[in-house]
Amino acid sequence: MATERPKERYNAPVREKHWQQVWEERGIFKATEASERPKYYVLEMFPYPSGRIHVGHSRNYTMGDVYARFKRAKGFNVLHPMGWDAFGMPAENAAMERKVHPARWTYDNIAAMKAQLKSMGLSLDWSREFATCDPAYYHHQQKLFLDFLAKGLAYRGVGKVNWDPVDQTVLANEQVIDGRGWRSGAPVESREMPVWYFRITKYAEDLLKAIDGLERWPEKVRLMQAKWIGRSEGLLMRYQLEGKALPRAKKYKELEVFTTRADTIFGGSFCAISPAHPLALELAKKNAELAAFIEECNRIGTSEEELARIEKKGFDTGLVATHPLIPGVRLNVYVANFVLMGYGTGAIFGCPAHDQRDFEFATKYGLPIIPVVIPEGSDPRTFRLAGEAYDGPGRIANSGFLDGMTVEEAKAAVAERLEALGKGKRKVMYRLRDWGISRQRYWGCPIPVVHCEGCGIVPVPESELPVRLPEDVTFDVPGNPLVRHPTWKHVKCPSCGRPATRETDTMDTFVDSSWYFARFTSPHADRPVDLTAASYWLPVDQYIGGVEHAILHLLYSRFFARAMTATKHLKLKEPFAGLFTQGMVVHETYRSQSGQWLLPSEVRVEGEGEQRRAVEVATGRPVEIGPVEKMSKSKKNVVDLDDFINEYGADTARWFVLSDSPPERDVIYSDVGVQGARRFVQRVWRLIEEIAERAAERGAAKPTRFGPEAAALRSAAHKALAKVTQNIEGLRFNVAVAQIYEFTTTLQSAAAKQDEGLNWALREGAELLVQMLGPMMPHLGEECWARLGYNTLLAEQPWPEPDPGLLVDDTITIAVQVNGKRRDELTIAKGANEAEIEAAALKLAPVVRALEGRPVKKVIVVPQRIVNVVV
RNA sequence: GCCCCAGUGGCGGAACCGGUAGACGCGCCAGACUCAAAAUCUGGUUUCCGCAAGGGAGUGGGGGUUCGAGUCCCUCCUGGGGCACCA
Repeated sequence: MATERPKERYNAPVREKHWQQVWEERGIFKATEASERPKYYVLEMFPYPSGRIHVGHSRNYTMGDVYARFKRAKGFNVLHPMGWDAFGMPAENAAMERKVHPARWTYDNIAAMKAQLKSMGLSLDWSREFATCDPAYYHHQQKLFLDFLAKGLAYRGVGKVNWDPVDQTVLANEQVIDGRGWRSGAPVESREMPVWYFRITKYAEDLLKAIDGLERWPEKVRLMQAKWIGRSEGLLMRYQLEGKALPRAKKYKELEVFTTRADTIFGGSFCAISPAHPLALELAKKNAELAAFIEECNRIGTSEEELARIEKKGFDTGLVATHPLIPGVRLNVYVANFVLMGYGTGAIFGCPAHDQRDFEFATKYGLPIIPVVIPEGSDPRTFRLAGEAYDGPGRIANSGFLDGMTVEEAKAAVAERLEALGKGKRKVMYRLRDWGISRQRYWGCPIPVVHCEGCGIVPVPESELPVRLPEDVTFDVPGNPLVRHPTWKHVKCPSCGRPATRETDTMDTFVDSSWYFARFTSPHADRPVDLTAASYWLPVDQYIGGVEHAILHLLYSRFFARAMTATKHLKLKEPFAGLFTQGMVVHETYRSQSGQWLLPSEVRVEGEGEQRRAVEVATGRPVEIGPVEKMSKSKKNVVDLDDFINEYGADTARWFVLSDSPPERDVIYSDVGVQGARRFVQRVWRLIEEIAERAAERGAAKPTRFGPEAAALRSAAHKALAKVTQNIEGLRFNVAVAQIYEFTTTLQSAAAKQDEGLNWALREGAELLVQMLGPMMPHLGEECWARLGYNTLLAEQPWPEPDPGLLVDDTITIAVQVNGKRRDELTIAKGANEAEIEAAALKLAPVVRALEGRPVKKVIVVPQRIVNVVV
């Protein structure tokens, strides 16, 4: 049955392959430093090769690609690379589950995903591709590690670490979420063990201060980082300790506490130390009761609910602390469950009147509660706390020499006095901890050191780098295969030559991603980065990725920029000048009766609203429709990119993920939305064909005069161009899409008129339309560009400039209000003065009607904007 | 608990610096083409009163500033995100 088609439909899947091949053959996306143009580095957070790309992933790359293509057309020398964040747990999990080597699994995935990315038509420089699991990459990472080690930026320390019992590895603080491992979700245990750290706290102040300069970062991310670094100014002060139980050692003679509220020092009524405080541990050796108390504290988990619920509890050590400023005042010293060892000194003085935790503690143990900060307007003699601590501003009272001061004045006065006495010191504290990078896993970058009984920790000589991962490993038992490998870890000490062992910890995969952006600038260099290339390309001008990396990856990369600068690999402060955090593609989830997640393609949805039902295609059984969530492999609510592209083409996918939702917000995947995008692709193609046929001659002489319709069309085209340009520049892709739609409709209605006089303007409009949508739908763009008679590539065309003369109209339409309510509009010459506008406005019939004969009090005329008649 | 962000038609969302709210898309309704369907095209679509002309209401609720508020201020509600015994 032959169906007559009115016109050849645009066959996207076929044509797209063609254009991808042309781009590749001509190598137009290769970037070099040898260019007269200003550089521009566009980067999307590189993917973990987990298997296949779904439509959810594609949004990030599409946005980056639109921007890269746009900037290229705008005359920049654009670097737009791609690579693979290839080390990590899933590869080992696959090895355990499927008996496939992590390297094999990883490289297979990379091959598949690379093909998928290519089918999206991304303008990537593939010559710079690398995978972080390649020795050619981690070789240089080991070199960086050694340089950091030499500089004291890396060190090995014994510390309490977060141990993930499921993944059998240490986690960084940043990777513990609500007391659970960020990957496994298992409750994290606290363990004491030697691990490797990067000294990120060295840059705490700088990392915080420099946030101010990150003007093209989302405010939200800057705030999150600042909070994470968590700076607080306070005072370290020392109390003398006394008591029968006091251990003999000199270090226990004094108790050092940290406070940010030195102004409340006279309100102190007890001291408390953490159950993990060295003094507490020492005392516990001779005090079984205390030991039991400490053990009880340790048993309490770290999950948020537990923390919120637990009661403030203390154990009186029998020791007393003498007040450094007030002779005769002696404070009992408790071990208290709410004092954290990880912050400050692990010891506090408690001021119940002005700290809620101390208040609860004092109430429970009957300790004095002495208000020393009195809110402005209250009388110190009669002021009573309202059943809770007061932490607001006020004047100091009951505090000797501090009386009458403000909180800030008192803080300064106490600090000064204690510093003069040598019993205190102003101190800035940070919440930020050093970054623990040791992972007890196989599939990561080996830490290039050797442990020697005689020499201690010995760096592997550079000439012996890279320290390669052994390939013959098994995953049949839990734990780190490197530890049980028969030969790999046994080496000679590089220093003394005697038998020694290799470090079997590997680096956190966040190390790999902390400098890949720099490696892209010189991916084949024989050192971590070529300083000339890096200095040319860095910083990344526009970085695009998910907001879930707001802290971890982005903070670590900022640290690396500093550490690599300190070790002379870079000259850079901030790695990412502009950051954009894009929203996800979300899709509803489906679950079969047996509780299995189902792919959208396995489900048929019928009906609408309340009647909406889903059934499993294969069995016809009903399916439960679950909440709309981020597309993820685990819940199977994904649409495979290959399937999508084979059906609709890459441009439809690209257009869809850019449409409707603002880029920073999530977009809901829907078949109807996709249909809309698909329809638009065809509509543009039909329109361009029609115009191309009609105004066949390209480069026909521009008429000296245009009729009113042609002039209006040209004005609309140039206005659309100006707006689309601005909105792409500002990453407001959804708005740019809307404006392209709008102009397409305008162009289409003009084309419908059989008016020869429009031909030149139609052709101009068609060309501009094609250029405007080129960054978003590059294949369709090329196809149309060719159809319009060009044998050049659209991807190599400069971005068109709107004609400024066509952006302003001779007449303008402004609203006319009466008492702020719109009554009519007025079209008037652009140059009309206020008096003319006022006069014209007052003559309008709806205005006269609304005035109801009342006298006009005032007329506000904002030229080119509005007229408001006030009665 | 604290700190951010958001709340606009049936839906996704637009609206520069306070100046015609609802661009654009989806959906829906009507029409054209068709034997019919699909595709495509045209028109309509915040809501209420009205045949219409026209008018009233309207950007989560309440209050305020202003000639004028989706936009600024106060307050409350709802949703999302971040942090959380940080001394």
